[in-house]
Amino acid sequence: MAIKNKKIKIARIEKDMTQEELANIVGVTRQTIGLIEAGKYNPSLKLCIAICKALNKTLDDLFWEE
Amino acid sequence: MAIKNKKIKIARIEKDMTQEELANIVGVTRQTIGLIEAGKYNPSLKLCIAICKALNKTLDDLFWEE
DNA sequence: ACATGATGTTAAATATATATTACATATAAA
DNA sequence: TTTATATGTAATATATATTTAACATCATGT
Repeated sequence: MAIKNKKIKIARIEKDMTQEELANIVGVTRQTIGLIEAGKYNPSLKLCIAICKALNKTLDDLFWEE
Repeated sequence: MAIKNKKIKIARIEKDMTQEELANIVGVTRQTIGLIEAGKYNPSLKLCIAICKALNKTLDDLFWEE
């Protein structure tokens, strides 16, 4: 089972955003955000960057491990 | 026409690697690397991370555009 | 107890990343 | 000129990301 991405969830909650709100901003569905946070997805670079910009973070902030 | 990703090409050449060598290390084909460098691809996060590790760089180093 | 909002999760359909194969060009070496 | 290596590019096939729709749980509020 994949590793959860808590960083996105934390950054999202810091901004008082629901999964659905974030999804609307970046142009995907709620389920896609949910699955990314659950670590069950391998999102595209474009989507990663869109999430970063919506949350005022960088790729390293949200998607880099180690 | 999409923006070229010169950062990858530069980092690859710094390591004296051909597109094919990098492709073998990260487990994709030469064409995939070529198209990413040409800016005509939207690679997966997993592939981006593999490329970063092969070139001793981070996601922000290679894939973040202000 | 009932309603509502946020989230987890799953099945099937669609869009797109990636592989495969092939052919082209450019460059450097023999 | 020929040979070999590195790269650009395109067509079709396959794998997988993402959508859509549906139903579930878990809070919190009324």
